[in-house]
Amino acid sequence: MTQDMTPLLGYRLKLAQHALHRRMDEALRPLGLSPAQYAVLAELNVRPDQTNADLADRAFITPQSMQGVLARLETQGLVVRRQDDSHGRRQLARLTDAGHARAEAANRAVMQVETALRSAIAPADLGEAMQLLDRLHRVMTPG
Amino acid sequence: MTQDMTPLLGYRLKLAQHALHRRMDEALRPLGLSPAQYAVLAELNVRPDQTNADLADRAFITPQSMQGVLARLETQGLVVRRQDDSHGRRQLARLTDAGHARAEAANRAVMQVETALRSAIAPADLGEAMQLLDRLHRVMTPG
DNA sequence: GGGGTAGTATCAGGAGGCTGATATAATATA
DNA sequence: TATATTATATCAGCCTCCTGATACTACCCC
Repeated sequence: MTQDMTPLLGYRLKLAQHALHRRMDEALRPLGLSPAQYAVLAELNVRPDQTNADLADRAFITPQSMQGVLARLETQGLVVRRQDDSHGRRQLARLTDAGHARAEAANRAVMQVETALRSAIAPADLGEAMQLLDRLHRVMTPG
Repeated sequence: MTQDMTPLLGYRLKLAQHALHRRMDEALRPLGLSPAQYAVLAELNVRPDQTNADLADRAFITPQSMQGVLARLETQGLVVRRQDDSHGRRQLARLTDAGHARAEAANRAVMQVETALRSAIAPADLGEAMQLLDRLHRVMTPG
């Protein structure tokens, strides 16, 4: 006989993140962005001129996955990629003006979700909660 | 100008769950199961004879998504669906013998991941951590 | 200089999530 | 009874992620 999974810590972590993802989806849909697309826009907004491989590393996904995300953002005119002069194969991605504007709007929407999320935690406990999540992340990360 | 996202609570939650998902993937791959497939097997192991809609509700995904997962499990011979006699449209899913065995093996693999995850938390703080995740889940869930 | 190694981009195929739309069975209601 | 609503399954199409494979570039070292 097998137990119910509700007492599992991993199950709760999954549930909480799943609900957050849904909220992010809803917040970003009016802007025509997926959570993955938003992550790339926000990253390029802070650090322009990154390669596909750079972005994949920062987002913790494979270059192949990032390829698809970046290609769609390029099609939508939010991102441009140009050859790196000092490097034949590299292509540096950066935001267009439209991409910059979209990123700013998305950031505002996402901050509202963040605020809602934090409402579950007493301000004095916020640092502790972040440390807990960091520890969970670290203990699940190899190397 | 936009801030870096590292101070965001939501970002940390995403990272921790992402790392857990990778670990689950690795733990289940030798058994030929995805996390989604495992979830269905574990659920049917505890509560047999559920409809596609039942399973979708419990997994917090759409019936359309569950449809694909269930179809693949059926193809692999781990699950069977039969008509509900007292109901023309319903189909009740349950594990085959092979499915039951696979579910038990997967449970053992997943428990090892759960143990590793808990190693990030002092035993006395486990309850508190679970309550935190529950609160995060609740505050992100509409209704 | 030439050759191996590493980094980068990209194609192909599959899994799992979503929305939208459709078909049918069961149930509620006018 | 007849109609409307609800529940269920399923088809189609899209996005994001994965693995595996391929091709080309840059760099290091002999």
